[in-house]
Amino acid sequence: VPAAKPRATLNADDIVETALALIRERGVGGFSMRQLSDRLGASLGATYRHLPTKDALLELCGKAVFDRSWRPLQDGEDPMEWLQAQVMSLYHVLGEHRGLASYVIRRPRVSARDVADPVHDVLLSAGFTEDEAITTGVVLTLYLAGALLSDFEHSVTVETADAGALIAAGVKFILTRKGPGDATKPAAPAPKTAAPRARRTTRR
Amino acid sequence: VPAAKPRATLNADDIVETALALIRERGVGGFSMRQLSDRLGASLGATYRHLPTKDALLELCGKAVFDRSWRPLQDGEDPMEWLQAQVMSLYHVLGEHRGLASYVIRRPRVSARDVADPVHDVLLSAGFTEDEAITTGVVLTLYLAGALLSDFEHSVTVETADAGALIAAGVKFILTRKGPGDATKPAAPAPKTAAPRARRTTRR
DNA sequence: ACCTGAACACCGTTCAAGT
DNA sequence: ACCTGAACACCGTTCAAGT
Repeated sequence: VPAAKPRATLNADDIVETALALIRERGVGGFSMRQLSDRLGASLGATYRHLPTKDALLELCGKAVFDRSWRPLQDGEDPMEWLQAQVMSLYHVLGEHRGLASYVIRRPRVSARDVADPVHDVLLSAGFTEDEAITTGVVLTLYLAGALLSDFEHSVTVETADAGALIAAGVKFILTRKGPGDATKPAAPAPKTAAPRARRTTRR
Repeated sequence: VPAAKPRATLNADDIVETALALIRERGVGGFSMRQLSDRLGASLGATYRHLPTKDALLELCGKAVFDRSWRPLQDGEDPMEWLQAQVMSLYHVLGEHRGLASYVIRRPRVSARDVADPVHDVLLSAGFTEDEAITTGVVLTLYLAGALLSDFEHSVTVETADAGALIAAGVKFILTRKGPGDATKPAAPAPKTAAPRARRTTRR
């Protein structure tokens, strides 16, 4: 085991954390590398020694926020309730970091597969057919992306109402394709645990 | 009638049109006021005499693209088919102007009411309850926003498949809350023409 | 009346020069 | 080995000075 570095003056994790604080205050739109360096008490060049570009830094920030929000399905947990909770958690935590959503969505650091695969499995385990699960996944993903990227939370139209409640209602709408007493198609017997991950995770 | 100006050297409409051409080529991300002025054969200062800010120009561009896409419901036209066609038209035309969607969505120049009111009326005329129409409208709007703002069209995940077909399937999914032979709730008799606009258009 | 072109205050990024 | 601080090539925006 190599000896742990004693008191690193500046490291990527600290930079990400300080960047997230600034983003919480002013959003990504009002975030600059100079301002960040000032806050870190370092020069611009020193900051750049730890990160290749601003874009890469914002991806790291997005990844950190995502990891803080994402919680895997636990044994015995209701899959659909888990899914709803995940979506709402992402909505809230990314809403607190305005402008950061675009650095999470469709960025390689948070692979679409990391999210899409578990979601797909959960939908299958809830009795959706393969096609239904695909369409529902696309709709759910783009719906959440739209809520985050259009800054729905701060929309003039919604200001008076509770934006979070409206979003949650939409999620429920998307996930409830049929009434609870649906009998037109016998649902696959839903196991207590999620179905095994049948689909390949092609990209890390 | 005031005499028409003979050959105005530079006007806002021409600027918008040239800007749209540049956006089609490089997207909003690679669009600058200097580049635009070069293309117009004018100086930077001359361009700014016709427009207050770059942001205002991009809103005008968004409005122009929206107006080119949006077609009101015609008498005798199937409302749900009209709605699907409108969504897909917006998806395609805004997809050709990468990055412009954020200057249409939630910008005062294209009022949410201009879109949300007709959509709401159409859903009511198709037999949706008030609550169903509201939720469906929100989901549809944010779904489209997500598709446009996340640049779904150029997503790595979707590259191989037909993105447009996937989007269309999602729209259908959202608009088809129940199977065609639904009988759990007697739908309001759908008139051939759209319902009269019962809701106030508060903002122009 | 309209336009030019330089200037201002910012960016992200790089890199010789210092310690 | 690490950092500084100036520089480079861009931005959006403004405005005296020209015609």
